[in-house]
Amino acid sequence: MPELPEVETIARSLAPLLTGRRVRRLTLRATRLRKPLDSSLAEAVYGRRIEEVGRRGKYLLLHLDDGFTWIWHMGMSGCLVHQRLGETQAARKHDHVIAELDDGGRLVFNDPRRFGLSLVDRMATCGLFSAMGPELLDVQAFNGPYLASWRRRTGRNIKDVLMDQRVVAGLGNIYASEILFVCGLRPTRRLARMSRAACDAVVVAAREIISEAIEHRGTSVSDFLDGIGKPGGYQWRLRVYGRRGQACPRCGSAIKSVLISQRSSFYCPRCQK
DNA sequence: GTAAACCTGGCA
DNA sequence: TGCCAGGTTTAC
Repeated sequence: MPELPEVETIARSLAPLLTGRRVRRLTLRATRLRKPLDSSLAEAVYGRRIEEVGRRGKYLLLHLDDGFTWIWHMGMSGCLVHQRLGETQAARKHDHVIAELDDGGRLVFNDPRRFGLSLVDRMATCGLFSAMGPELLDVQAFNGPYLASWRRRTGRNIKDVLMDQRVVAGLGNIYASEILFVCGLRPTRRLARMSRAACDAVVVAAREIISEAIEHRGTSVSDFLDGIGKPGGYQWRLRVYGRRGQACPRCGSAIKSVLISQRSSFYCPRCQK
């Protein structure tokens, strides 16, 4: 579920509901997500006011009034949903973290696979972000020359490189496939063998696809929901992801898939060179 | 580099 | 029953 457009969608839907709210109580119903959850989390957020809702790469950020940030990662299957006073419901299976707010609303983290993450840290010193690459939509930082500069440093294929959070933050398996379709490059293509113009084309396609996906509020393949429990709409616009054997939207050839770094990558054998 | 690990659920 | 799934880390 949660690549950049999905996390951005969650952040935008939660911002008006969480900004200015204080955390009144925290309930942990699982002992560990990707890392152990302990009572220090409750101590860190108790009584704190949420000043701002943000995002960095695939991480959702709740900036608190003491300079710390409540950092969330959705893993593969996590959803962070706000329930208003009156629509609160009994805890469901896989509701792992429940925060009660000062207006009677609740913030509930549900994650069947428990690959998610919830912790409090300072952004400036948090190791999760120290090696993270630029934001994909930051034109000053993520551009053709920047991507081309990685050609010296890696002989990897372009699909791997795009999904490397140290190169650019926010891309995962769905959008990497979509971007490479739009710019006509095979996912197996080595970055080192790409021209400067090809690097430019990848960046342009990335901005286009990600902007479009944010406009459509992300992709719900099976279970993605935004901060108010509403699915995204971009799954209807996917060009190649998950469409093995179906017709390429451009030329009609059958979409193929290939395993790259243990992940399925989808491409059109005719349109992508 | 590549595989396996962490987890559950859905589908063939 | 086995395989696959939006991610990341850790171990050969």
